[in-house]
Amino acid sequence: MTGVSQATVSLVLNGRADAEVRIAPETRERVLKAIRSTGYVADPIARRLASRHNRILGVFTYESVFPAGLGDFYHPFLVGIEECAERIGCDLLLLTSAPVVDGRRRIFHQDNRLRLADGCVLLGRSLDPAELERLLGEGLPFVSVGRRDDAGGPVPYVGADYPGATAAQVRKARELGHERMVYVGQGAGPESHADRFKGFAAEAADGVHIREVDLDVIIRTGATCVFVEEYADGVALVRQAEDNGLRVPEDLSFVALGDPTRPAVTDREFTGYRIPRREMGWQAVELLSEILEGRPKGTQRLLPCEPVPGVTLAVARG
Amino acid sequence: MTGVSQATVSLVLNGRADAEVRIAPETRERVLKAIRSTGYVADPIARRLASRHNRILGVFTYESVFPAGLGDFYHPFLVGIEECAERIGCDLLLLTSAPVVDGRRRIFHQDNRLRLADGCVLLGRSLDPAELERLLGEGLPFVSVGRRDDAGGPVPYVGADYPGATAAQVRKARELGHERMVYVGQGAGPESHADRFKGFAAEAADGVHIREVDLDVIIRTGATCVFVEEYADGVALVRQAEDNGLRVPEDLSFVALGDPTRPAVTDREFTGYRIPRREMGWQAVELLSEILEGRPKGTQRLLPCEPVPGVTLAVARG
DNA sequence: AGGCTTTACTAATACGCATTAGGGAGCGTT
DNA sequence: AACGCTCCCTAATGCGTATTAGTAAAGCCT
Repeated sequence: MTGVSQATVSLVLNGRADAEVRIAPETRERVLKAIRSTGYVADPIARRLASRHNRILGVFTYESVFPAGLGDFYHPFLVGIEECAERIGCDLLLLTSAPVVDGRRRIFHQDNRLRLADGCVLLGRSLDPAELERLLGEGLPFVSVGRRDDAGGPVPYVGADYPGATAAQVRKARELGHERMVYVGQGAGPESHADRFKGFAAEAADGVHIREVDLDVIIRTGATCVFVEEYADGVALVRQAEDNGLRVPEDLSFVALGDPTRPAVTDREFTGYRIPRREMGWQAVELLSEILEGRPKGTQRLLPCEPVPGVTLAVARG
Repeated sequence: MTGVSQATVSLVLNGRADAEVRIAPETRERVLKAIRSTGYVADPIARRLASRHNRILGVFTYESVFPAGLGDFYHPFLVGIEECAERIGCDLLLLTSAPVVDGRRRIFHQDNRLRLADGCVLLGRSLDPAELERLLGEGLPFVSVGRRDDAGGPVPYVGADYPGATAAQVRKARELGHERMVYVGQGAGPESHADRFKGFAAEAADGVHIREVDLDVIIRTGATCVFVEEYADGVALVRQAEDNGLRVPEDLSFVALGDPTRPAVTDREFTGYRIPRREMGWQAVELLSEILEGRPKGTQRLLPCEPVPGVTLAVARG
């Protein structure tokens, strides 16, 4: 149309006006006009093949992205991810095609399309260390939402400061006179669980750790304050306690360590803290973007959790 | 590693064993072993560049995909979309980078990446006819979630049968003795609004159409049953009515034509119908997939809405 | 006029795969 | 021995872009 070469169009299209390359303003205008009139858009595939990046960020979740049974626990993360992606002009590729093997999705499989994206964001309670290690090994840029242990090297992440937030709750309970405290939950396995327990153990040296969600066991410890790893477990325990004639929080206090990951029906707001999910999603994308541009300001970030006063923690009974 | 050519690897990788091409079983095994041991995966970008499809479906929404203010109206659509995509082994590309111009996102812009996907699903209350026309013109495979008017040609869609569902509600009201009925809402603009009104007008020939959400105007018509286009408007009107001493539904009945698109706080379930959002999302992807394979079974589908009995429609007052 | 520099562009190539025409090797047949 | 045929496999090419070496043209200087 304009009598110039494909190379020239490419140069104009990408606004290359470096010292190395120059295009006469008149030519540039002519090409731009043709581009505008035809609505020509460079093929993103070919562009990526040639230049190694395409402003697409992969989003890999170990569960469904749009969860049904998870009570939308992941939703706020995705809101943050989308907002930041939109802000920096990136599209999101949801890796929904990853097949489920042994009850969990696999990043690496026969036909994975991870490499289609410039980098990717990983979401899920627990990420397979072997897959993380391979990601690191292949040098594929990625950021985990949620802290992860090293996997043959430091894993870039944006996590929540569970230890700090949990410890703060323990301190608060102690200030209210609680002396005997119980941690109910795994306290291990996924980093988010381990971190909660770490915070608890650090602040409540004599605290008790119970793995089963069992009111009798809890009561037998003589504890006056219960820290539940899972919100939903707290809801169940409170119901049990009240069925047994205990008043909450007068007789027994409860602290929920984070937001519900399973749907939990209750009209009572638990004392505890809120995970900055949206912010985590946002910053994960931001960090990924920095990594892609080669100058990340620290590849591991912990964000503070916002305390929730709630109504399930009171002065310890005399 | 195996001493064979790149072409052979490609053939083995893609399981090409047609009559045209043959690979000795022994060679095939050798290559497969190398593939397995290295975890080699074909570059999806190059693959797409060469073969013209990559099992990626674009998802374009005129609003944010993960909505904040929309009360999650779109969420169920996305659940369906994701489920079907996962089922057929496709990844989803969320076109979040589309810039907002004049208050709405634009499909076509400087750097759009639509063509990266094999096809795409369009979501939003109203799609720009000009953009639809261009999509049709460029022959880019797509499916709209929600019925759309022709735009220089028939638009492939999976929509909700608003006319049928609305007409059914009108009939139900008439059976309960209602004679004077009012439709509150635009009744025009987006197809979903026009279709609701179409169903209303078809069944209630003498029905009144009011555009403002104004209780006084409604009462002045002498109507005993109000059909609200927007759930949230219904909620507001019911509150007003009760503040004015009217009982709902004894004195005034309400029917909500579909689910809330704006957040609406009420403990009362409105009589009306439910939009099969998840199913629409699912079938949109299914239809898109059929189109891509070249044998769609009809490119325009209307799905029935499920009636909701609710508590806001009663026998007309004597 | 000849040589040097700057300007403005193009030819050629790489990116990693899928595709296909075609070729070499081995074997049977005449 | 010459020919034909079947099997396997490879060389070559194209996909649409970004990049870079290189070149023609024009201008400048001596």
